[in-house]
Amino acid sequence: MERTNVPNATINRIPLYLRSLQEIKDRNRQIISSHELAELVGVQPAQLRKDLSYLGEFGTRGVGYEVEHLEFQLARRLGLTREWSIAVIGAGRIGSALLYYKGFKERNLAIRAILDIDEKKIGKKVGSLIIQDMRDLERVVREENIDVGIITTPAASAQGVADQLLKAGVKAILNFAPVFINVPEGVVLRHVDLAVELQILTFFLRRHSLMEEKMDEEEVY
Amino acid sequence: MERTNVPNATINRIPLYLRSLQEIKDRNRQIISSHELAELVGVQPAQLRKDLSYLGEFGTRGVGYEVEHLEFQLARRLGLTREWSIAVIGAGRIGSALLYYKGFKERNLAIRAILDIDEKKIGKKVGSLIIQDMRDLERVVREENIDVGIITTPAASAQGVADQLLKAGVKAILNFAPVFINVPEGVVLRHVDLAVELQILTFFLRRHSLMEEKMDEEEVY
DNA sequence: CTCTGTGAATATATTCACAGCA
DNA sequence: TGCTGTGAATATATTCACAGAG
Repeated sequence: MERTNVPNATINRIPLYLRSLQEIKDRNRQIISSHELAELVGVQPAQLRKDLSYLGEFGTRGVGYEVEHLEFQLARRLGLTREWSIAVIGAGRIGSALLYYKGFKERNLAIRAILDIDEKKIGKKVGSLIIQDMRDLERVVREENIDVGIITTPAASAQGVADQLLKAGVKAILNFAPVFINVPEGVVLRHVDLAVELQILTFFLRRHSLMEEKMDEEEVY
Repeated sequence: MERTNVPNATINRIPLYLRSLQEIKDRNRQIISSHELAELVGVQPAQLRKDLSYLGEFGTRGVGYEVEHLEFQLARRLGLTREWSIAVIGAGRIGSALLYYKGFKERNLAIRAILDIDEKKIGKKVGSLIIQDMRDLERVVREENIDVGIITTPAASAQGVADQLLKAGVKAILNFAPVFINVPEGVVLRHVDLAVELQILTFFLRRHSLMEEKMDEEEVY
């Protein structure tokens, strides 16, 4: 029943389903149909049902899905029924903002440490954490049982930081630095680049304004 | 030559190609092969060549791509040869962090305004901008010619803010609030959820640790 | 010869449409 | 009857493999 070949596209959507389910649960809703949940997430109902079918059978035909049950199942599949310890590398504005981000704690994602190389930052407090010296990374990873490293350094330092994280025993990396980093086979790695998202937006904006110009021209004839 | 049917997957990667090209240009590199650029971006060479082929013919057979020329062409296709004006809605930690983010200015993405509804924040300075009252949104959008709105409010406010942005004349929205928002046909919309990325990571982490447990069991027999 | 550009082949992902169960 | 679960059909995306330009 725990299938192994879950498509990538499905994995990317499970957190979205979970997010909506949590919201629905907070409104004391008991049962929800694929149609309604899909609407909240912004996908097609068939898409949602197929995605869920890769994980198991959670619904009741003719009825729908029990909100709390489905929520638990998805959380379990995402590994959120245990807590994960996270270290943020880079105590800049984005790194600091992540410390305060509520969406993490709610999902058993606990930021346990923040580190930097800048002497001026080391020792200062961010939220409830003290910024630690990057030279102490191995000790921090060991003591805090760090599972995941989040890199929020400048691009030039990112690959080096990733190497240090892996050497210290971290098994997964979320990279916010605007550069591609290489890791050995088996390490879990994802990239987030805030400027990239905006550029995809401007691609479509440009296309729109070109189309409008085109239409204006045609009106002349 | 300016083809219209660029696949979505390709559009998502163009900013990554551009990012690497800018880095390469800064190192005074003149020519680069598809193989080398692909390596920097983390894709297959054939993927890169096919992606570029949807936009035009930029290389020289037997030689490679002229870095500066390709960079300009990709920037143009992403609409980055003109400046875009951006307003950030929500002067929380993430909204503020975005104001200081260098990756935007470098790419002609200019944050021109930041707004909030919180009386305590309005009037305060963030970087070089003064936090404005959300009630003045229409005026701000008009005066600053805002093209893009970035939503960094709590989930509960996001849909309302999106509606106000569109009413004020904004044509594209980047939503950081952890909720799906609905917009009419033709509006450009993208979602970024920081917690979602971490959850995809923990999905794979869990899978890894399950596999290791499995292997341990097998060793017993 | 080298490296791009691209049809053709393959692999993934989405949507349809309906069988099957409550 | 109503809604899930899922094969089959369709649409997208990636990779292969080679023709073609310098």
